[in-house]
Amino acid sequence: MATAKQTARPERYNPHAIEKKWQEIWAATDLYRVTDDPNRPKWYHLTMYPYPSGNLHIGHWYAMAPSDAAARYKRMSGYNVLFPLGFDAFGLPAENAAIKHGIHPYTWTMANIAHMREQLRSMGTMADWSREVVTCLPEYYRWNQWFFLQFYKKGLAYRANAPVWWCPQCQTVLAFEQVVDGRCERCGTEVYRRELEQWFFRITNYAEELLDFGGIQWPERVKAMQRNWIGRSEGARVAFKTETNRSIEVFTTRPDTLWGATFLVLAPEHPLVNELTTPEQREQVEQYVLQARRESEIERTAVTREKTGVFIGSYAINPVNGARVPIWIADYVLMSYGTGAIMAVPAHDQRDFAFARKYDLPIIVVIEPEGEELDPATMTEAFAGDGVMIQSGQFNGTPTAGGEAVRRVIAWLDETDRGHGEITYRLRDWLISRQRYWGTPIPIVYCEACGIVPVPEDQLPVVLPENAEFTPTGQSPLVTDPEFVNTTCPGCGGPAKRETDTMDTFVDSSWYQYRYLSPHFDQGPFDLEAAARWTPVDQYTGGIEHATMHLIYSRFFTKAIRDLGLLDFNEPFLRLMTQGIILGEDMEKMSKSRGNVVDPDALVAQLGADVVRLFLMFVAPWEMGGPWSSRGIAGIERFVNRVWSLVTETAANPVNQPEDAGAQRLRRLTHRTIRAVTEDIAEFHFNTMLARLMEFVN
RNA sequence: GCGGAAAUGGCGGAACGGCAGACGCGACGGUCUUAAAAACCGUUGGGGAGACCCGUGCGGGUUCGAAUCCCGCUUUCCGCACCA
Repeated sequence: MATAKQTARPERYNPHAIEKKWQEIWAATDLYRVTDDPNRPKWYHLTMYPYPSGNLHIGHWYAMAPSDAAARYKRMSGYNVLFPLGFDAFGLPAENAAIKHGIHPYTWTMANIAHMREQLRSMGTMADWSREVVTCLPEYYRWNQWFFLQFYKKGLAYRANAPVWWCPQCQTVLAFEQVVDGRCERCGTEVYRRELEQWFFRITNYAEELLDFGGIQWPERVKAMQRNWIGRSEGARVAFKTETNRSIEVFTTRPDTLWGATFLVLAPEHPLVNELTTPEQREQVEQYVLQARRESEIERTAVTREKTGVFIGSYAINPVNGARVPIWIADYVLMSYGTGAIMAVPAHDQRDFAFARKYDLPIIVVIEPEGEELDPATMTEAFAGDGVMIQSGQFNGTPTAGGEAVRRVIAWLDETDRGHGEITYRLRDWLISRQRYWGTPIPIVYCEACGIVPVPEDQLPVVLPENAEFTPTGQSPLVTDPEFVNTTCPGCGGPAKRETDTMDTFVDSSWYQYRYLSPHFDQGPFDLEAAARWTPVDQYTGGIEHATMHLIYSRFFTKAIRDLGLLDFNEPFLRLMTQGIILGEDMEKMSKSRGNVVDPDALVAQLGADVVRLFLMFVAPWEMGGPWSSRGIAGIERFVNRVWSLVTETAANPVNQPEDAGAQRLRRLTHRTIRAVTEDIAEFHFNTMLARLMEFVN
């Protein structure tokens, strides 16, 4: 604080007066209103919009303040920069708050948004609030419904009875991506499979295209995670006929080992299991199936677990050599991958080898390594390396290196109609149905006469009714509102019932970047002209935790919207930067229970937003994240004070001297600093950028 | 197991083929003060009185020169995983 003695000197840095003054001026002059300007190049910097939980935490600041700084830099170097903010306003926490406190989700959400908007203002962002998007408003979610209808028309949205992941705590189904280690991504409860009729988006249609990252600059690790997630496997589909003339399809990546297939293994849930089980094996098989069903997915998929299985009594014929092979079931074969059945080649696959040894099944070597002879009787592990095909009819002698054998065998399978080349993906279709209240109603009507009827576009939005029972019952809360449920069929006018499931909130965030361009546009999801001017997004910033959900769904949506003819590019986000996580001072993840949470509001009240922002840029390499340091922020405070006194004192006592050697050195350093800072900020190396500036001030 | 990232002072981290440790924190010494805090100035990888010597997870290699490039390990973090 300034004392009486110091009044002759320039005033000390007072962040509160300065920030208040300028934030008021920015608001009054509408400084950050973005308009089209053909004279300047455009730059669309999008930062992931927050969920309105009620409070901005330090992680929000860490994500947004440096993003804001990067966007500002672009603006100050001549670009017409769009940096919008909004709120991801649908979702489970609002429903939980409603149940807990008796507040309507809408009231709770909108109050949180009002508070967080003010917190974001206190951060001093250059956000253009006139473009704010709030996804729980009908003017927004109407277009989720519109997209759903377009996808439905194109066969990209479909309803299917499928085994789905069910969270007993949240009383809802989850998307494949939302199950982490067999547990609900949100509440951590163990989930299980259940058969339900649900809505899906056919994201697998785009699996191949989603593997192509051409033309976008994304971090290697995000691309790797997505590749991994999509999980492409090249191989062949081959049909094994049973002795009762049923066909069991298997997928294999090693068709060149077909001659070594000595048994088949089906998933316990495989539809043919019941029919193919012989009377003498029935009791054992049924017991095993029951046991597998009781076990959680975690137990079933544990790597260390010993393989178990049961012979079901039937045999199939190996289509390449006519060999009679027994059919088994085992819980390590998953119904959800491939065809739910495998051919087992114990000589050349370690899992099959272990299984064969345990149950004393035959092992036939069909790939011989160079200069070595494998003896099935004495082998201790499967041979998975390259070699030459043997005991494989006309393919004997074919080398396996470079995929040669695989290609030739696939060609032959195709010719002789025994099978065909196939590519399998780990990626599943996106399950979008949720048995929840606080989401976008799915615009479908069920009519006894006409069946599934999409709501006509001119009847959108299907508005979420205000009165519904939120308490989870396992059914959608919307079921409890007869006024909503009972309707008339748009086709025949007869009585009909509305779909009561709502959409996954990831639908909202899959296209919000387009809505910012014309947030109140009512002729379509977005103004095509505005989209043509601003999109795709030049720079996207956000958390790495969205690598396999939001960032895949968004890419899918953009490709699907392109195929509707609304966009003419393939990728929504050209350049992606992901920030790390700010940990507590104890190097642990911040959590209330650990008591290591840093409250940004308190810091801003004490030090001002600029000091907090600068420190978050300095504390760690932005992409890495790191531990918070309550001591370290004092260094930034000193730095800002030094800059302030340097500038104000120089202004108070200007010196006009001819350029001496010192001034020349300073000039040189100034230019070196400008150059270094320019390079650093372009790469989001904010910590070294600040180090440069400190050096310069020193 | 597969894929990705990483390992550098007391701490967070710079440098990414050319003086290792920028910048910040902390620590120590000093100026100011009756005193303290703040602020400011200086010192701060280890060893040695010193010229010097040793130092970037471990082991090799390439190079006039390696924290940086190559090969082989170890450990940590992240994602995926009985994926057929």
